[in-house]
Amino acid sequence: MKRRITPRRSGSVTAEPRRPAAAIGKTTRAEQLRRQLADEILRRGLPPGASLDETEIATRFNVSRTPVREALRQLAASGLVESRPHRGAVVAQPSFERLTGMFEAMAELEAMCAGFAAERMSPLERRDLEAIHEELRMLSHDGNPERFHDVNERFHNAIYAGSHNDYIADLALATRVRVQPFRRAQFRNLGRLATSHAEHDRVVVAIMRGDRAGAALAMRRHIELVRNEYEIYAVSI
Amino acid sequence: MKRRITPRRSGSVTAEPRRPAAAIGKTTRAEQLRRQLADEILRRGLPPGASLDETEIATRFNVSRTPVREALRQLAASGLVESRPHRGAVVAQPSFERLTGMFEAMAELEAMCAGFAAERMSPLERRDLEAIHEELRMLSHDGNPERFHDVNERFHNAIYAGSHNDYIADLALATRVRVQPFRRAQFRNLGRLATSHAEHDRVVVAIMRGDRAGAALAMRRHIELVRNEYEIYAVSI
DNA sequence: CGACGGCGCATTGTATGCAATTCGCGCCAG
DNA sequence: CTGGCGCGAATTGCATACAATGCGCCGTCG
Repeated sequence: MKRRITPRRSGSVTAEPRRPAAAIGKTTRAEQLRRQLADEILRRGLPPGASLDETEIATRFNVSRTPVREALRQLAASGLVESRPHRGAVVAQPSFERLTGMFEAMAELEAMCAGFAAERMSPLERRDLEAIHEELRMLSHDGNPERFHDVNERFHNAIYAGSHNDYIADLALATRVRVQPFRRAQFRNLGRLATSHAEHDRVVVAIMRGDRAGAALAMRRHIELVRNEYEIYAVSI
Repeated sequence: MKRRITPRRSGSVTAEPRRPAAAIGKTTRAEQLRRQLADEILRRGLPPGASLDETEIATRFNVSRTPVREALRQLAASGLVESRPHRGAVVAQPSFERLTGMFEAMAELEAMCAGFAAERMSPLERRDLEAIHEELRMLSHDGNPERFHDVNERFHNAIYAGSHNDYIADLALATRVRVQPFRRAQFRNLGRLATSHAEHDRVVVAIMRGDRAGAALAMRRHIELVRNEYEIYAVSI
């Protein structure tokens, strides 16, 4: 298979000086590829099980196989991709049991963060959390699922940060990312938006009270409800 | 710097046919390197902060830079190594705050595993756990720190497995590995061995009773005591 | 005497060619 | 007709050459 269209190396007096826009990627090609591929996986442009041919990807992005390989290896290490020696890489497709385990882990990790946040959040952080929560309340009325989803992520991220434990926050975020391809778009209907907000409310109230156990419990229940939604989805595949 | 001593590629009628012993590594070179480097880091042959020069490592292991780079990237993804673009890689040297966070996370993750194990372990798994526990009891009397350390790892691994949640088990194990370079050899004195066994005993009793909260609590306390030992060590650096 | 800028060196990032392994496919034997 | 075996094509793994970036050193200027 031909490797590329424009020979970019020597000469190359094309309109494309060397890199299309030097400002686009301020890091290495491998890093850009990693982000791009991760993004496509999370947006389900690359569904679970899709094969990731090194040469094909290299051609598609107009780079050599080397940075593609690095990107794939890093994605494999982060769990979004599964790779077996000499047999190529595919978008990760965990078994049902493992996916269930990941949701359970997410529930526990988020509960852990919420519990720590209840004890450790600064007054400023608490105000910020309440602000995000209020924003979600309004969005749940307006019924803008797209924006709700974004602000919902900010809500959970604020709680991760409030745990004042970056390592646990990293674990929680990584787990959230890994299950992302398997969560269906949940915020289609206003009902789910309102329900989600009500669940959040219990979490926020507990955090504001400094009630560690209550915050953890409320968050665990919230995530477990999310998981239930997922199971319906999984069955309907 | 010269890349290698024997040009291995063409000709190479040396005593070393191609790979020293084909049976040694049944996987790729990058994977072998990853294991070898991880092992050296965990055994503190490569202490935190040590720089990992690609060319130097390639020369040392008599391979090209390509698999070295892959190994380093994977180690970076697993957290044992920190790497910045164009600036090389070093053995990870987390800040004191982050290390504290990692210990806290380990306590919570192990407690989580112990709690699930109390509810989910099969009768066979329980018997195996008790057997390991008994082995540790004898070793704590004999006072063989080396073997005690190995069996201690088997003890904790048995509890990870007993959680019946591979994902959480992976997180717990990964965290344990990442703090490994910062734990001092704790089992020098018999006192610590006996204390550790006593703490384990509470965990085992709770698990046998199916007491989830009790098992989690006992394990959390056990790990926190380990952490205290660490803090003394950290200060004494 | 100190600070700033340019230049050379060392090191990492990328491209490309070759080697090795895997898997499909056809062929032959039972 | 079926099952096993060997061969070839395709794909990944590794080596090497080249490019680009960051860093330190030195000289010059304020």
